[in-house]
Amino acid sequence: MLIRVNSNKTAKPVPKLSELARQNAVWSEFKYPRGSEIFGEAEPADYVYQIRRGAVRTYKLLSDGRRQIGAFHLQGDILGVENDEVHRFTAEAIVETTLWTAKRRRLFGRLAKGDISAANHIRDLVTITLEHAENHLVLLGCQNSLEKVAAFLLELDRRLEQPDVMVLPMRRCDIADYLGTTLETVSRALSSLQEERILSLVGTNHRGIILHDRSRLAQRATSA
Amino acid sequence: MLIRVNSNKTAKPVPKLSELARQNAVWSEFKYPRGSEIFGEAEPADYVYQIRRGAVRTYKLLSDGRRQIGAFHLQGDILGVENDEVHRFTAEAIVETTLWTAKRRRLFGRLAKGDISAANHIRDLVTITLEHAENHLVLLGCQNSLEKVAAFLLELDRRLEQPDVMVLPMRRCDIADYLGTTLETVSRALSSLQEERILSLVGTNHRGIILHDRSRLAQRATSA
DNA sequence: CGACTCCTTGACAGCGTTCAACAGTAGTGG
DNA sequence: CCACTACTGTTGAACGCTGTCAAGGAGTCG
Repeated sequence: MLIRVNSNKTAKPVPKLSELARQNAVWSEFKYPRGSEIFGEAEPADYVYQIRRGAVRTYKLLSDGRRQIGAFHLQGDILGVENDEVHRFTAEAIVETTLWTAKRRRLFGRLAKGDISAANHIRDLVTITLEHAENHLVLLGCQNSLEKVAAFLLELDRRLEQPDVMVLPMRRCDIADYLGTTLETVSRALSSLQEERILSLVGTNHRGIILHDRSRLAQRATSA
Repeated sequence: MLIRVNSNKTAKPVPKLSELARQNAVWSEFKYPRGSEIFGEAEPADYVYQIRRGAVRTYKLLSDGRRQIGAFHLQGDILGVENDEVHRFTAEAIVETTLWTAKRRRLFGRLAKGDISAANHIRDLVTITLEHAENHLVLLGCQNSLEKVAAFLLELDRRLEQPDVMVLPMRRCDIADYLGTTLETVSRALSSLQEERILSLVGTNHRGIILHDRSRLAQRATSA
């Protein structure tokens, strides 16, 4: 039995625009095909981006191909707000993605002019990124594979806010590189959680996930 | 053969005071004994600290005792600069540590008054913390145990700037919780590197480390 | 001297990786 | 319409890295 899942057609309109987006009306829209690079690590950070539709992964690569995904960015998220002049991650569209872009200088120019509220707002954005990275450290350093997958699902459940079926935009491989494990281990953990009736995998490539018991899933996410 | 290592007596005077420290003359000095808590996770962030002497670990704890050390803070480092009202980590003195403290409100009050340079400086501090955390993610998610230990040694070598003997203030257990592994694995990796003549372990508890070949150590730190 | 802390080392088990085979789906072109 | 290919995910089996448990050594301190 397969339940057909439409990818994102029923998603709600782009959530609350951030302060940053509101303050600057001059955003241009661009469309990135699946797998295309939005910006590269160590490239000049000339633009700031907001996701209108789609999903983005940001990652660092080691010379031998190992990859650590630092974050997934979903509809409404801002990315590319670097304090430095260059990006510290590579950003790629996971699925076909529509972005709004704005000149970074236009934002940071306001700082030079002494716009304190813009400065505070950018600091807040950096802080949110930092908090996420700090929690990610605990995940990578302290959790076993089942806990990692459970925590990942809870994070995405919270962020996607789709009550019925959560549709993952990313592949197992992306999840694995986010969690510091392998795609096989992710697949096994998901099968195991399905075995326990905590969730159901549905749709093409099992990208759809129905959470039956969030509280039991939360138990799996810490101190298994 | 044992070489006696004096712990920190020959350390250079506290390095370049940060902008933050210079701007605010009203710092009070406090001494924390080994193992004592400086501030706790989720406690109000009322003070900002600079390390005059000693070393500090900042970490998060899981309910079952698992610990992830986010960073080690050495002489001259600033810590406790939170954007939020509370600390997101617990901070403990690794050895007897002397700190200078300043009221956080005194710093952040300047932001409220529109002090753009103070705002920028705090944003820079947060950004540095973020960069460290991002590199830490790669370490935890992509590296094997030998690479982790090698990378850790290189980081401390760079920060301690003691050309001859690097004296670790922390225990093997602390290193393990920083690297997401166990103290036994850390010990084995160090022994292995000593076996390869890349370094020598010296002094009480083998806290002293002489790096014989930094370039070979650097090779071990990536793509082993 | 004895208790304690910290580190090292060995033996062993287990979790997770690696390698491989297979299944389901989408896309393409004859 | 169907064959063929490409892509993604699942599952099994074997291996190996690392965690766990245990013992012992070295140094410190009262």
